[in-house]
Amino acid sequence: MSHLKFSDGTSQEFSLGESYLEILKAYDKKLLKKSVALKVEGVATDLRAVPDASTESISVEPILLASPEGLDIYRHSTAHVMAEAVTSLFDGVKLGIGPTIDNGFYYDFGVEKPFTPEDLVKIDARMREIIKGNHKFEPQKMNKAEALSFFKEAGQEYKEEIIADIPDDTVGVYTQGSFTDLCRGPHLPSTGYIQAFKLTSAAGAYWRGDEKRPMLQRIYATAWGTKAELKEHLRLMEEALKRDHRKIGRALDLFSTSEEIGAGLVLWHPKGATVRGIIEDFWKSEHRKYDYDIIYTPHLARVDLWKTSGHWDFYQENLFSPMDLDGQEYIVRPMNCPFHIEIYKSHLRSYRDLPIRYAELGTVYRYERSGVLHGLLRVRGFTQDDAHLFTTPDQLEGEIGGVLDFTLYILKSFGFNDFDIYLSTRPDKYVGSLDDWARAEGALKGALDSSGLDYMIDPGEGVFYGPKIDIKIKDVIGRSWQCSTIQVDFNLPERFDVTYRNEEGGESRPIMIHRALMGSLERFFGCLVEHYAGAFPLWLAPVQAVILTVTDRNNEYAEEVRKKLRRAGFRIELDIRNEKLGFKIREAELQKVPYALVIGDKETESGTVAPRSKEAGAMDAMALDEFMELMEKENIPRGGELS
RNA sequence: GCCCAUGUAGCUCAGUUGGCAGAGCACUUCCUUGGUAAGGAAGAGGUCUCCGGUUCAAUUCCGGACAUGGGCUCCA
Repeated sequence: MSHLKFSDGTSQEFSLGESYLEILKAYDKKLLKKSVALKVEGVATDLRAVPDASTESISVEPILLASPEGLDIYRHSTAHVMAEAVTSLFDGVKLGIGPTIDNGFYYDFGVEKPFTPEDLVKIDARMREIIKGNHKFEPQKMNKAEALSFFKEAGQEYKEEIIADIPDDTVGVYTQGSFTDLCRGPHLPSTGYIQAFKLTSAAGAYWRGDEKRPMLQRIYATAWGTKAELKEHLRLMEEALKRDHRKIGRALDLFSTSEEIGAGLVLWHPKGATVRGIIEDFWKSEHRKYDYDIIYTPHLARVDLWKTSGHWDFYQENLFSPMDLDGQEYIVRPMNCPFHIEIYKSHLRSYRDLPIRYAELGTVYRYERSGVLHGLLRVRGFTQDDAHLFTTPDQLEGEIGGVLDFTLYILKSFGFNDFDIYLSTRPDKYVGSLDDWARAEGALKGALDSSGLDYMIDPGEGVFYGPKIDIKIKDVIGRSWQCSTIQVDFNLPERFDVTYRNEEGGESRPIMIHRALMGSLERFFGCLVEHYAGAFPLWLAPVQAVILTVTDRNNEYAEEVRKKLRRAGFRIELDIRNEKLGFKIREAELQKVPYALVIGDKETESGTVAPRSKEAGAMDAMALDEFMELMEKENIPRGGELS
């Protein structure tokens, strides 16, 4: 007799031909109910599979729906149901791929016509029928030749292509009802396991992500173990929608774009500009504290600069077209680096001068393809919080470490405390020697290792001139935003013949570090808006307090209060409109102003203010000085000093 | 750039099976002087994104452009 051994030490006997499903039913029905598949000797396996009865003891561990892996299997099975529904509703459907993604899954289909919203409704209904039918997912192995001819006969050319790329001799195939799909599995035992799903959208997607290949129609969907979880997920999606910086940007009058001006070019309205100004001031003062030199350089330069730098060759399609000036071609700049290099080169530099750190809020222009523009997150003109560090080889790793610390300090000041850090290594298309690449990657890795931070390696994702560290910030609702980047560059110093005089009196080549902490001010601002849902902390709020009068008898005193607060440097508005207090409060609340100061007869007589905090609601009346002290205390970045 | 959808008042959105267009909010004026999330009344406001075509007639149908949105691709 053979038996299954569970991780808690218990075991269950079974006889020849019994499937795991049947064995588990005898072992623990409740456990079976929560399981979607199981791990057999560490390998994810279908519950429908039959264990090898010639082995005496098999160690197994159920994969619970509640686990990430279990949910993944569950969603993947739902994708198969979707594929079946689509195949049964439309003629000549060619199946692409149907993977799971964060919070859901998609499936790509080659169909005659794109799906309409009505199609999605039909597909949804058919899926529910299939689930109701509780069809078994039957796993099966095919040898490759067999599989190839099977899918060829079915007219599934994309599947053929996938099979041809699989290195193994056999491939997995799953059948539910009359629908068969290529899949490594595992899957749910049957379609009836699926409790809650929703088709979310349809969009075109290139086969294998290659724009030269056919465009397939992708349906996005999500699936959850219970209806309650699905509902909660949809609620979160709506929450994210409410935080949309484009929506909030309009509602709070922060910025706009205009068709008259051109796509991807941002107009910063007074309130948005106020926040941006505060960010810039903070950025400048911190850079001075941490030994950067702040510089300014032109927005326009001769195109030769970009030919020398290599950007002309690598990014020509993303540069704005040259303009002819006095027989010379100029372009608006896509990068700031050559300018910083020219400043470096304006003197003969000694090793004693290094490291040199030049920082600039440098506005750049890049021609982004029309389909990629998105609010403030992807625009055609934006300001990088750029810096270039020129170091000796000995200083490189230490400087990278310093930049890393500085980056995290700045990000934390803005209320971001969760990060994902990636080290991106050499891409296929690159310049420079393999030796330099190895040194650069080594320096980045060394700095990361000694920082003690967790990071992941992103192979092949580096820039053409060097490897980089990317830091993605996580906002309050867990979304990731790519902002900071630190890049090592041996290439530009070479191309621009940048040198310094070394200790022996000879010439050496410095190494450059490019870095941006916030990335672009536009993107970072968009990200801040969504992070705070428009309710900026006091130090960033465009209006820190709004004074609300109860009747026009209070106007004079209110004006006095406003003046005092303004003179103390606070950003204050005064609302003396002929409206009721409730109306004014509602407005202050919707505008997300941190404090409303109510001033009625009582306050006017006693010379006080009655604050109302956006977070905590109405407070007791207090002397103006007391309120100013309270504001003063709260009016600081949240980061804390760097050592 | 590619696929799909959308474009009506400052904003959010109705509407017209082709016959000179509507609501709420905001705005202006008047009444109301009201103590912690919308007081009342009146008024003004639109070349229905733009350019062509079909038609007696186009905001509506057709074509194109532009913009926006969801994706794909891309992001130095």
